[in-house]
Amino acid sequence: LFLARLMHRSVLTAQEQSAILALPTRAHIYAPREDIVSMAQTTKHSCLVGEGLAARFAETASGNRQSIALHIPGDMADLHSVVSPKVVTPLQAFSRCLIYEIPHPALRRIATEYPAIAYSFWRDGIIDAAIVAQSVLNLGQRKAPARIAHVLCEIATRIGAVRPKTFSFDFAISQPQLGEVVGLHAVHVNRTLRKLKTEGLAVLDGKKATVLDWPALIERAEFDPAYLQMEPLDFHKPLP
Amino acid sequence: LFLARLMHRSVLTAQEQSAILALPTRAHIYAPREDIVSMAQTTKHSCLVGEGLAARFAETASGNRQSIALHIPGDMADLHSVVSPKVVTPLQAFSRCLIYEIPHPALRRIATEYPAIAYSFWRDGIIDAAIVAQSVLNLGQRKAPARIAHVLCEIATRIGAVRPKTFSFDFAISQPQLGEVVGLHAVHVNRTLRKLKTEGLAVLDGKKATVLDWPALIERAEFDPAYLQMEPLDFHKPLP
DNA sequence: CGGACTATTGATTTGCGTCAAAGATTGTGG
DNA sequence: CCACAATCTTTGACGCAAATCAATAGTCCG
Repeated sequence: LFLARLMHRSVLTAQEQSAILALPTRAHIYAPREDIVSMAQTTKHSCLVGEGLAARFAETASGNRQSIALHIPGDMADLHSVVSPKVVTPLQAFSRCLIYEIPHPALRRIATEYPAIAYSFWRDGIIDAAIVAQSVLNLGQRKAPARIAHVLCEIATRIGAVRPKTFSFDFAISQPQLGEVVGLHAVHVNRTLRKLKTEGLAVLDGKKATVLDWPALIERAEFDPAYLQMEPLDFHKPLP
Repeated sequence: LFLARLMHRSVLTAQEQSAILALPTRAHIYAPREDIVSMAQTTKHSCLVGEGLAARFAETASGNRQSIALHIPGDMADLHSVVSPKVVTPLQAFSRCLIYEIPHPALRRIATEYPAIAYSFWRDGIIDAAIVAQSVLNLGQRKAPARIAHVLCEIATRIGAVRPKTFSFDFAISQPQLGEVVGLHAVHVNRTLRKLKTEGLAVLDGKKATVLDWPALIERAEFDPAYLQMEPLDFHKPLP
């Protein structure tokens, strides 16, 4: 699973691939709303999402929560903890989650041994950061309907569920949780979802999302998938 | 300059330090509002900010701009381009900027040769990403006064200008530009700055910021510098 | 079956956007 | 070195998007 994600983003040789497949893992199940990684601790492993929906969080002193990043199956939610083990954004399960823990020493070992793996880890973090950067744009400049539409477009694209016009995909998120993602209150999320439905764009039922008109939805969201950087980069070729 | 920034975040040996100091650089001056790195191109070098204030940007299809990250002298504004050369967020000069360009092949060479340098580059990008993550929280959950106060606190801390109560630091930013940073319109930025001034917290004159009451300002901003991760990490020690 | 969380809807308030217009600054070219 | 253009700062009036308060069903889980 992790290998597939990495190879979406970087080119790896057979030897490097088997080094990754040989990584030790420990499976864990988390209930909805349960913390996977808590604040203020120092981690010794990274978390690969196997099933479910997880999110990285931040909160203000007054207790308002904000989701920083959503993580779908295949995401290495905190690969960054290898080089930044002090937790500054906790990780929580949105729905029931299957998590594979991979110890830092093993990750450090293969990154030191194979430079291309080190680069692929680095690149993975950079692309995740580019996704977070887009949500700065989303929160800073878009109004509620476009904001929610953009999240739907991004998840649909990352999951690989996109079809020409109509399709569904797993998106187990409640309206209050979606509010934490888009920086809106639950009540307003509800009204905005109604609007998207009556406009014939998309529907969300708490378990899955249904896109009714993909071209219209991406237009409403002003969605351009370039920032997801879907083409793998090859670190074996020397640069000019 | 770059070395100092890296060593704020990671521990490097004398040999690694001299490898970084030996990197070739090319200096360049950019005028305010000039693009340093433009959209849709593929870069062959990274940009170290020598003097001035630079910002990474994103914009919506309708042309609204949003600053993703502010870069102060000493920042390697796009070290990430080494592993992600396709530009998805252009870099622009806010004030007159002195930029040192460092070619990617040279950076790749020392990262491949010295694993600790590769880790320090990776960590640098992760910490920059943590700063962006905080601005997601800032935009999503805070109102105008706290939002602007938080930006002031962050820059003061990153520059290292903090004093017990009152102090000034270079912050050459106009009100419309600050609006792009905090996701507010210039008119509202103006009113909010007035409010911060009458509350005796801080003043901004377009060239520099003056903090009038640091403890009160960090309280207003709910600022906690933990996410800046000011303690260097040592990648030479093996993990247990 | 009970408790907690979620979805939905209405009424009201408020923060921020928007429009407009007058000075103040800054930079540039003649 | 001055004059003009462009940008920035500041202020007022008004409108809208979203927060907030409140209350009722509905739904899931144990």
